[in-house]
Order: sequence, then C-alpha cells, then structure tokens
Amino acid sequence: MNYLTLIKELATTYQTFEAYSTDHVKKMGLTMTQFDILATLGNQSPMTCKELGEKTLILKGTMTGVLERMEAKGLIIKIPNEEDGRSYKIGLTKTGEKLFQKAFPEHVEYLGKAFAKLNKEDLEKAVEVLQKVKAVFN
Amino acid sequence: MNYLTLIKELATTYQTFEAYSTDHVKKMGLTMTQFDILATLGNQSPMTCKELGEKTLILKGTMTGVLERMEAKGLIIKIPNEEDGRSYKIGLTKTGEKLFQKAFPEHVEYLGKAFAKLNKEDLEKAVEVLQKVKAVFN
DNA sequence: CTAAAATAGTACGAATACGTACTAATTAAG
DNA sequence: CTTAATTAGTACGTATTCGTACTATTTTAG
Repeated sequence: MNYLTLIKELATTYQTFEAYSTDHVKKMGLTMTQFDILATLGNQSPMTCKELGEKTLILKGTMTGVLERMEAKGLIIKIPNEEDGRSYKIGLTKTGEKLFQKAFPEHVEYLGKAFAKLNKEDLEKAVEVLQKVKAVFN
Repeated sequence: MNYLTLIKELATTYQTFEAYSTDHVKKMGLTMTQFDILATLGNQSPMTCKELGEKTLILKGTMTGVLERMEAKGLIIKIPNEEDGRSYKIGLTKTGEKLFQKAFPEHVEYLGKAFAKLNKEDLEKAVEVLQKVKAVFN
C-alpha cells in the first residue's frame, strides 16, 4: 500500500459525496455554488462579497457572475455598505429566505440519510485521520 | 460530533490536496485535466476518447475541447480507429511522451514529499475509513 | 438484408473556476 | 494634507464541467 492509493481513495470518496449532494441540490433548481451561497447567507446578517468568498471559497472573479444570476432569480439583494463605499452587503430576499428555509433542512436530511450508515466510531476516526492527512500539506 | 463535521473535513482535505497538486502541475504548463490525460496515456497504447473518459472521469463533452487544446500544443495525436469508424485512438506524440517522462515522475516525487509525513498506520487507516465513508452512498 | 437501436464523438450553451487588468474608494506614509 | 499603497468589486479571456441535441457509424432485430 502506497500513498497513491490514498490519493485515489480521497478523490473518489470526495467525488462520490459531491455527486450525491449535487444530485439533490439540482432537483431544487440550484447549482452547488448557488446552494453554497444560499446556505451561507441563511439566518445571517447581510455580508460583503469578500466575506461570502471567505466562507465559501468562491473567488471574487467567480462571485460576480454567481451573484448576478442569483439576483436575476430574485434570491439575493445588494445593499450599499455605509461603512465602505467600495462594497455592498449581500442579503437574501424574502424569496431567497423562503428557499433557504425549505432547501437547507431538506438537504441536511438528505445527507443525514446516507451518513446514518456510519457508526460513531468510524465517523470520529474519519475526521481524525482526515485532519492528519490535511496536515501533511502544511 | 456530527456528520457535518466529517463533510467539512472531507471537503477541505480534498481541496487542500487538490490545491497542492495543482500548484505543481501548473508550473509545468498544464491544467490538472490535461495532466490527468497525459498521465493516463503515458506508457500505454493509444486509446479511444471513451476509454480515456472512463479512466479519468472526464465526460465526452468535456473531452473534445481538452483534446483539441492538447492537440494544438502538440502533445497528442488522433489516430483513425480501423476497428470502428466512429472513433479515434488518442496517443502521445514524441513531445507528449517526453513531457510525460519528465512531468509524471516529478509530480509523483512532489506528492510523495508531502505524504512522507504520514506513517504507515495512518495511511492504511485513512484508506480504510475513506472506503467506509464512500460506501454510505451506495 | 434492412430498418431500428445503440454508440462514439462533436456542437453548443450555461455556469463555474481562475488569472490579470481595471475602477473606485479607503487607508497609510510622509 | 496629499500622494502612494491597499482593498472591494467588476471586466474579460481561457479552460473546464455538464447537459442536450446532432452526426456518423456500427450493431441488433426481425
């Protein structure tokens, strides 16, 4: 057993999860990126693009377009930032809030159904070992 | 500890690996997707788009464009498939082969440097637990 | 054999992802 | 205070990912 096996396993496991998650999100009419934004803004005060980007790992160059499309769908609004004239605060509209209240719990439930098959020890072991793997890149 | 912790850990670990790997691949003038193709074709007989797609998880709609750009760079050639008039066999050119011989071992070495920080038990535990996690999506 | 179904690859449009350059506004340096 | 350096966000080009439709070819059914 060498580390290439681990790389392959890490990649396929992540991709399998991603595919499982995406499948459900698409059924709600959102892309994963848009769902990520929705979930980040839900139950939070409006925040700037920069903050949104830090929480979601979406780069600013990508963010502009994503927010444009979500604004066109009526899910978010841009509110001028009184504290800093360069930026806006992004918040959910009523429509966006309503979608969040419906989609987020549904998705958590959907994911939970799969992960329920893991017992407590495996879950904890997985988190622990993933942290160790991640640490090798520092 | 709940499964959302595991999801976050899985995602950040994979993304950290991906970023580490991509960083090196870009220095060799390739995108990750192109490197994936190069690594799959290296030391192999030419194969069809379909086979390439199965080995790399790149969909055929994506493949067309990726191969076009690699062909433009002189890394690959399309050879008519005598057994099936619908398809081509994709192989590395001399240039592509030379790049593979240089880039692949270098990248393996680069990755190995990071993973050397993991001991044998953690590596095996990681593979084992990732397989269990992946299995929840079946 | 001949029409229908399946298959390989391309065409094309929408949405990301990422990098560089650019604009406007704020902050820091002197 | 005034200029220089930062910072927030946009503009834009290249590459990817995905989905649907389309073309050409092969295989299968009857």
